[in-house]
Amino acid sequence: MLDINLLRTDLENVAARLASRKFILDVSAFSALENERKSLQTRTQDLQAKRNASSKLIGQAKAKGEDVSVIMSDVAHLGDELKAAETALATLQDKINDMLLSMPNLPHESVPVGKDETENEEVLRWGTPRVFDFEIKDHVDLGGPLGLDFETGTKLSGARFTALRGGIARMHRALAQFMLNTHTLEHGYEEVYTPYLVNAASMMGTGQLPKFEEDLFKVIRPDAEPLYLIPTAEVPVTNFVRDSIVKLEDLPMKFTAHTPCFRSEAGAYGRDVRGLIRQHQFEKVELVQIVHPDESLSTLETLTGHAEAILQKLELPYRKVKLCTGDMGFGSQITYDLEVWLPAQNTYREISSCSSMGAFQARRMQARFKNEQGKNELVHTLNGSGLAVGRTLVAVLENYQNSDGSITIPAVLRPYMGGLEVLK
RNA sequence: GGAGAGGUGGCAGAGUGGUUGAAUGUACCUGACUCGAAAUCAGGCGUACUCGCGAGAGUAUCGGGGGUUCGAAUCCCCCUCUCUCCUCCA
Repeated sequence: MLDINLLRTDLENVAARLASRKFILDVSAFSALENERKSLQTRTQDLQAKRNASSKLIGQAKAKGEDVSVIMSDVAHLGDELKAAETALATLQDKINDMLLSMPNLPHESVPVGKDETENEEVLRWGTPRVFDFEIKDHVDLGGPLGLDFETGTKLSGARFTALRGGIARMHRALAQFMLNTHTLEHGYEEVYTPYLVNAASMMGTGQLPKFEEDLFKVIRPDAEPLYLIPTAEVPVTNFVRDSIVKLEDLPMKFTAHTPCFRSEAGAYGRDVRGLIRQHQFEKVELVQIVHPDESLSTLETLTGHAEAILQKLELPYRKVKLCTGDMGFGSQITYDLEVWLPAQNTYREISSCSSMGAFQARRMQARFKNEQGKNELVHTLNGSGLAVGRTLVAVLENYQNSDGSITIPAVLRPYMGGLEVLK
């Protein structure tokens, strides 16, 4: 969430910057609440001060064995007034807090202003899309004979669920292992294993709640607080540092995790209904870094590079896109999307999204570090997919297909598949 | 699942209703002493927020929430986490 002090001191400017990402901040409503809060808080604190002083006097008088009935009656009427003021103040502060929690992050000044994905900025293209001398198939047609089983997935769970069998299941696993090994062994990330069900506080910390509950799968329990299935490992991994103060020398913290991700995809009806592109459940290898505020911009470049390395090793053509203000995610300050070439769609499709969240999540999580002056300061958080495993599988199938419907296994993947060279 | 014990400042650890934001130790910072250091002595040392140009003043905070009271770290209720024992289990 945003720094409330920034809103207090520079409200108009904040509103203007939020407008660039299609969030309309009700400036007058916010100022009205703030003004009300100010006077109410002052009054409440005055009453509390009065009560504390009187209570102290009572204590002193009692110690000396004096009569306290006069002071007692003096302070008695204060009680109701104080209670009312405290309740009103708490309600008001909740209101302001709710408003704050539903505001997206401010885009960094380097982010291009734009309304939607058509105004994103292409940063680079890597690799050359392969030219096929036969009629190509998409991953659904290619995958079917190899064990990509949509019917069974649907039978077990419903639309947007998929089962994998045989060689393709193995390749799916190989991809995840390859990614994880690359990030831990070559890029210096610590591998973490996390719960896949998290509480509301964690979802609040990374920004999925309170605003996007409909995108989540929620597990209701009769005698306990509900839990939520993680939509990305970003949630549990980033929350490692929630409510904690880490040491300066422990920064940066670099975590990678391979987890399933669960998304209800509310509001995506009719989009990408065919194939593996948009599922309720998919696997992803995630990169998360907790860094010193001075390092977040440069870290975004290196972290994105770590995700790119996977595509490069797999020799999959891709492009890197800097999202414009109108297309960025809720908590992001700057986002690069990596889009892989899908020959059957004749286009680049998102396979990774790497973002710097600045202090946005850290403030929600109260994740801090002791800075050089020994003061507690909010950390900065970053995350990126490195990569979405299902979509990588799609890309491999389509880009490595042969005329007979078999798939040449990318060289870097073969050690993970017992040396196998072709999937058929 | 059952029984018990316990969560206090960076750490350790007092404190069971009244000048307690919290003894003491330790760590840390500043100063004195010293050529310098150690030791010693003196002072300081959490966080968030409010008001104020400022000096400063005030409020909240002893796992979290609620309650009793003029007053709660201390009493009551709920939750949560940790530890020990039993049970169960992969």
